[in-house]
Amino acid sequence: MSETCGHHHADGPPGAADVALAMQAADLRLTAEGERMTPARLRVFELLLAAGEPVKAYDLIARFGGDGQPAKPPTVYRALEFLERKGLAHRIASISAYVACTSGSIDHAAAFLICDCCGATAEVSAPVAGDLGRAAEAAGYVIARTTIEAHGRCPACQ
Amino acid sequence: MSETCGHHHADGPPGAADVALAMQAADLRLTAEGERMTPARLRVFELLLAAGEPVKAYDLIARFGGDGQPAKPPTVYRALEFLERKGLAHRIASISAYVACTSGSIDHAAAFLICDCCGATAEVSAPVAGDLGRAAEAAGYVIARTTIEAHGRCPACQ
DNA sequence: GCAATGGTGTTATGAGATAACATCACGTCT
DNA sequence: AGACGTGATGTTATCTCATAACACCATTGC
Repeated sequence: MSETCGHHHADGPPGAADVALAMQAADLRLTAEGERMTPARLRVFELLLAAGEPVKAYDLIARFGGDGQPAKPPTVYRALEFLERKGLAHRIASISAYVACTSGSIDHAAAFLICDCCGATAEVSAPVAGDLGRAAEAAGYVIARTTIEAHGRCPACQ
Repeated sequence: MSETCGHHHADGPPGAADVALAMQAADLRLTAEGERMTPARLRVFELLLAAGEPVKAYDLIARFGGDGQPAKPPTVYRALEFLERKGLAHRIASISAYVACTSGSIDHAAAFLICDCCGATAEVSAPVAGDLGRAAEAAGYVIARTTIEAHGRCPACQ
């Protein structure tokens, strides 16, 4: 996903310390909630965090076993489903990829700014309530979950 | 896609006259623009209009030949790409389906309200400019195209 | 005529995701 | 401890979605 262009990009993947910290925090939080942060789930979360950008499911599958041994698809898809359910990751439908959630808040609707040039993404707090909420209300829809994905160019790629 | 629930739904697919009218209008407009509204493109557009709801690509492929003869995938995908480029159809990424555009305006960012119960969708004018535009600006992104898909329950399914 | 461009037909394959079933780990009830 | 229910995993196979690559055809402009 990364570096399809030749530009310079400042924000690389986070360091190992950051990843370990986020993993530990998630582990503690979910365990406290009575959830089971199993090795497979933790591993997938780790891969997402380490990437620091959206990752394809089959890339996660390929990287899953550190030694080059891939996982079976259901292993990773199940972990992704769990992480998404718990607000630790998001699926970005328009590019069929997954990304670790960088917003601290649970129960938030996420919006993404996605660079079509280098694949960098920024997660922004969902600006849903405003216009879309009003449109939904006018149409009589009750909204449970919203996907907002804006494609364009990041600062470095313009 | 339709009728996964037992509810009553008022708005069925449009009548044949509506479909024919929309097809003719699109044909005239695109021809005037120097585009070629070929039989395959017109046929896919017709199928989308007649469905009146999002349709999976392989459903279009199956229905393409009226007699039950399916099309080859590229035939339909090419037509969809063209229709989308011309603003006559949209891809709904979160459910991997396609729908005829019901908004008259070209060059609009579309937003969808999608019923997870019966598959009905409403297209609403994109409320992008507000919060999301501001967030993008703050992050330094230049946005070219936005996907907004809100999932929930339509009035009939609540 | 004849090249250039864009559309179509066809074959094959790549990429994304899940169904179905067996097994295992853990908590809890008695 | 033993029996049970629940949720997680392992494994196989398959399904759905989408595109690459190449040959051929139609239209336009020189």
